[in-house]
Amino acid sequence: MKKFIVITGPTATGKTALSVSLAKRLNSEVISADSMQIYKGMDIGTAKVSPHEMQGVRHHFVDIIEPNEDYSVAIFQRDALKVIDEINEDGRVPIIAGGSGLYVNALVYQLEFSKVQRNDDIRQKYTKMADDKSVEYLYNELEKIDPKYASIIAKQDKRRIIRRLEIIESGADTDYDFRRYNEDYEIIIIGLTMPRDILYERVNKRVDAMMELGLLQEVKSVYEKFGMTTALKAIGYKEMIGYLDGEYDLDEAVRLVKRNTRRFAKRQLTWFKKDERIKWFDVINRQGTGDTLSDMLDYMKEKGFQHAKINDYTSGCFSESSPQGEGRRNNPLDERVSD
RNA sequence: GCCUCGGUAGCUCAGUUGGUAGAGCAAUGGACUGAAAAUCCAUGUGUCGACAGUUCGAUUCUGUCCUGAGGCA
Repeated sequence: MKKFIVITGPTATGKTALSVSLAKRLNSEVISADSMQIYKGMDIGTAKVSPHEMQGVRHHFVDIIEPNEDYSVAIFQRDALKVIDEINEDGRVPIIAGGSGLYVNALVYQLEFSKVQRNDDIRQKYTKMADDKSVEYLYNELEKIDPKYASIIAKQDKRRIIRRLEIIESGADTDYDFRRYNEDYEIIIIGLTMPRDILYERVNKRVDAMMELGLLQEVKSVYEKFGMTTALKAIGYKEMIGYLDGEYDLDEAVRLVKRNTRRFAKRQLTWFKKDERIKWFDVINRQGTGDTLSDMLDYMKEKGFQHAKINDYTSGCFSESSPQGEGRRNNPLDERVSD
């Protein structure tokens, strides 16, 4: 049966490092499920996996488009499933790594996106209508033609109201599919987490580190090259742009980046919390004596994932024949903080 | 040692002529089907420094103590 492994969780919990270690062990590849790391030139602010961090492991869906190009979760879903299948055909198990809830869910759930592509003319029309009149006005319009859908979204949810009107205007089928698990694949989902206060502290420190690495300069050059784009609404970018536009000083911009990243991490937690398939690993308060990687390998074994392709190049590490608990080592990558 | 002003939510503070309290920021819970790091919805979380007194009732008045800042010796 086709299969894949997912490593997800909130930002700054070490998904990147862990996914690379696991990929090396399984002699496999990483499929990034991150809606922002797809953009070229947005490296610092997205905590993008660097070529050095990749350690020779092939990464898909990183640096695939320019910040002014359109992309969507539906495209990601289509393409990522294709890559998963290709790696599976090799007899290997791909590793999905990322914290974009909808992107991850597009793979682990049977999300059937409508066939209607984005249509900027329609979006602009309704956006203008919302600005001229009100979001509530748009909502009322939607309610008249699609009361069922209107009842399940909020009156102020501009994004979804416009999307729905877009679908309706395109004349597509508006049946709302029930969500169900993706059962075409055998899936293991690993969630990385840690106590909230430590997570927030890490987020704050990471933003400071990004500033030292030149986040402002990065934002500036992307902004100057492309102007305001969807990509630049990412956390770390929109706040710096506010500073560049003179809305507030740099300290305030940094404060906002930290706050918004914290809120984002909380939203990610909310997003993943309800999926009962996720096996959570607290990367700070380790339950067992082993490191996260060996515990994950144990868990995979428990779930019946074969380890035929494991690269056992690190002496003393996990192998098929060693009893549990033996041969564990401290993996320095566990301490790394990036996605 | 004396004097003055403070001690109320995680932080900065407001307030109650005595009926157990509210703003900003921060935070918390949730939604999510082709922009998703987006877009939304909901929520005050509190021994009012401690102890005693007056009172039907004290965070509020009185006393003592603890504690912070400043001033005078």
